Amino acid sequence: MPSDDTPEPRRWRRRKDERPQEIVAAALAVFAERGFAAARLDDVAARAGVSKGTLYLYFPSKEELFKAVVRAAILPNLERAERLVDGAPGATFALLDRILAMMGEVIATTQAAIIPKLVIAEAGNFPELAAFYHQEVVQRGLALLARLLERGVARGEFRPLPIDHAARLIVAPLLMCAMWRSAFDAVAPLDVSALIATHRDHLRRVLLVTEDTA
Amino acid sequence: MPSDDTPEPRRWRRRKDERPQEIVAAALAVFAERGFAAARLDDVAARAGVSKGTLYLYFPSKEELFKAVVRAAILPNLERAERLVDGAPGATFALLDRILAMMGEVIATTQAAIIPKLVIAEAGNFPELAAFYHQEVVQRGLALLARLLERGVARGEFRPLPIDHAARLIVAPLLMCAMWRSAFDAVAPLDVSALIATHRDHLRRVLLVTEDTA
DNA sequence: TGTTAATAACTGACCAGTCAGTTATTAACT
DNA sequence: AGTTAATAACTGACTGGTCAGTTATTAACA
Repeated sequence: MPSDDTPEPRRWRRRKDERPQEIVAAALAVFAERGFAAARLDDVAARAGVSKGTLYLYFPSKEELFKAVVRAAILPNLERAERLVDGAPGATFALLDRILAMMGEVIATTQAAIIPKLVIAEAGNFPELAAFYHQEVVQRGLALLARLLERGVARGEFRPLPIDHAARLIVAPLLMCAMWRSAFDAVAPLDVSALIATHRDHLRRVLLVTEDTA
Repeated sequence: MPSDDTPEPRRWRRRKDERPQEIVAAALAVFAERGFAAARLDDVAARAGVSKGTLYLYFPSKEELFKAVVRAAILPNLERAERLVDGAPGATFALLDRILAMMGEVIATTQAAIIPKLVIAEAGNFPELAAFYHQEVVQRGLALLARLLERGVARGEFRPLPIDHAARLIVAPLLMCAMWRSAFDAVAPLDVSALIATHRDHLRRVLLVTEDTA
């Protein structure tokens, strides 16, 4: 064996602050295809181009890494929806429509769609995570929809409604689409945006005071 | 210690054909609280009052046991719903109403509610199981609802509808309730039957040709 | 030279699945 | 009835592999 050549110069990472994002992205991918329990940190590390030990420089445990993944994948979308609703000009239903379309898009095209599945699947083993997700995502999302519905009712656009139930019933098909994509897309792909469009039509009938077409 | 009572001299099982059900019931309970991957067969065995080796006399693997659990928990309910629809006398919406109530009851009160969660969570690791569930439960359930909706449309009770989408939108809230119960019931219990009742009211608005109250 | 970032080899716990052996139940034959 | 032989039901210690988390070591750089 030759001793003089430089065997693998092994470039170290310069911008240390990129590492966490890279790791989180890799973890999302691995969790997405294996679930939490079956995901190997060795695989996460390999996909991030890093050794397993390095993971522990940034995240104290697999569970904390999981929480970071959830945060990174969900919160930006939620905040986007909140900005949409808060700077709200026109008709309330049009606003709801945009939110549905946005969520449908996220569910249909991004890996973030598997997050609810992961959280729900692991809720039993990690109650703390379930509580975190419930507070930071579910509550917040439902509150957003409730605000929107109340706005519609207050402006006389929507019928009086059981706000809390209605909010949940608006979310349900989105959740179902997310689940479907994680579980059955391989065996029977689902046209998410078409289904959401029908959902929108149904919601118009349910919510609006006057029912005119288009 | 009185000597006359039966001091539990370890009665062997006479009726060998009861064992599978006992094991399946125990497995359902353990899977329900740990998920598939984290469930220990030792725990399943202990809960069934049996040793781990015995499990393998009845089921060749953990995965097959899982499938048996799914079958046992889901199929009876599905068949019940099918009988309901097939011997169908009166108004179609009343029929739908009964099915919703039945499913709500099952979701609110039985352990079967965690089955969809388990299947969805493990779909990535056991594609064969996902395919099995899709075919034997999802397809069959959606077909049932589609039949019901077509009946309503044919009899002039329901508006013309995108049948397939409508069927899925009917199921979505039920699925959400099942998921919620598995994941968040400890932190924020959900009144399933009240939510389903609101869902029913919404469906009336969406489905019926004439919208009269009550 | 000392500090930081990263690694790779290692450890220890965990658990599905196995199998050699044990105990109950039944049959067969006095 | 009582004894024995055969079988069915069941057990639990063990194995082999897997993986989260740890640590001793090395490279880079100021």
